[in-house]
Amino acid sequence: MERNTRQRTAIRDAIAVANRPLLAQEVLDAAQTEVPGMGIATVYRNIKSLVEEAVLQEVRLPGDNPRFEIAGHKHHHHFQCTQCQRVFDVHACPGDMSHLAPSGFTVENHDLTLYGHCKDCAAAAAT
Amino acid sequence: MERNTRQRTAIRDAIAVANRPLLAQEVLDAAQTEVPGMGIATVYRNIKSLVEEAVLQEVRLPGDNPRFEIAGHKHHHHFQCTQCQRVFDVHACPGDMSHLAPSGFTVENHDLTLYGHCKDCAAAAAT
DNA sequence: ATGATAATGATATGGCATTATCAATTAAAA
DNA sequence: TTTTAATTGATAATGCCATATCATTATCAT
Repeated sequence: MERNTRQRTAIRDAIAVANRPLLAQEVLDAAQTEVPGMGIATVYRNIKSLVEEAVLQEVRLPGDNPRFEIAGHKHHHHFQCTQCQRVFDVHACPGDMSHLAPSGFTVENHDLTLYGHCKDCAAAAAT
Repeated sequence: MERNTRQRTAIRDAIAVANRPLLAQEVLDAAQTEVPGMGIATVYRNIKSLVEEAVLQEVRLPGDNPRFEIAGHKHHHHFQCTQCQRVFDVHACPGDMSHLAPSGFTVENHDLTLYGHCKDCAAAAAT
C-alpha cells in the first residue's frame, strides 16, 4: 500500500472516530458512509496493511472475529455489551495477576473482558 | 445419544481425567488411547450432546476454537501457556469488576485469561 | 441369542471469514 | 496531460471447523 486512496483514508478514519474496536464488517459499514460502494475486500486489504504498519492493532474477544482499533493505546481491557454486541475500551485494570496462577506457573500477561449492558442499552432498558 | 458406547465413555473420561479444557482434536487424541480408530465426527457428536446434557461446558479463549471441560465448576478463570498452548483452570478471581466500567455501563459478568508459561514449560526453560 | 435401531467411521457437504484473481479504475510521477 | 502501475470492486477460491450422509457396526431390550 503506497498510495493514499479515498478508501484507505475512510477506513482509517472510521476506526479512529469510532473510538472502539470494530469488526471488518463494522469498518465497511462505517467507511461506506464516506465512500459508498466500497467493497469488503478493500477493507480486509487495508486493515491488513495498517496492522503491519502498526497503525492498527487487532483485538480478540472470546468467540468473536477479530476487531481492530488504533494502535498505541496503553494497557487496557474491553467491555462487550450482551445486547448490542458492541465492544468498548475499558481504561482500568485490576492490576497484577501473578498471584492467581497455580504455583510453578509464570504469568506474563492477561486479558480481561467485562460483559453487561453499555450505556445506550442500559438507558433503553430503563425506560 | 441414548446408548452407552465405548467411544462416549472414552470421550467423557478423557475430558474428566485431563482436568483442563480440551480442544475437539485434543479430546480425539486422548480418547484414541482408549478407543483406537475413533473418528473426529464421533467426538463432535458426543461433545455436542454432552454439552446439551450439561455434563460438559464450553470454554472460549480469545482467538481459539472452543474447548470443553466438565461442567459444574464454580466461577473460575483460565491460564494459557504461550509455549505449549495448553489451557488450565485458575481457581482464583480478582473479585468484583463493576467499578472498572465507564459510568452508565452495568457489569454482569467477566472473563479473565492469564498468559505465561505453565509449570512444565517453565521447568523446561529453566534447565 | 436375536432383532430393532442407535451410534460409529469415513467422508462429503455446509458455513463463514478471509484471501486471491483480474479487468477496470485511479493516484501520482513525469 | 499523459503514462505507469498500484488499488479497487466483484466474485471466485481457499481454509478451516463443524455437521450431514449413509453403509456398517454395536448396544441393549426382549
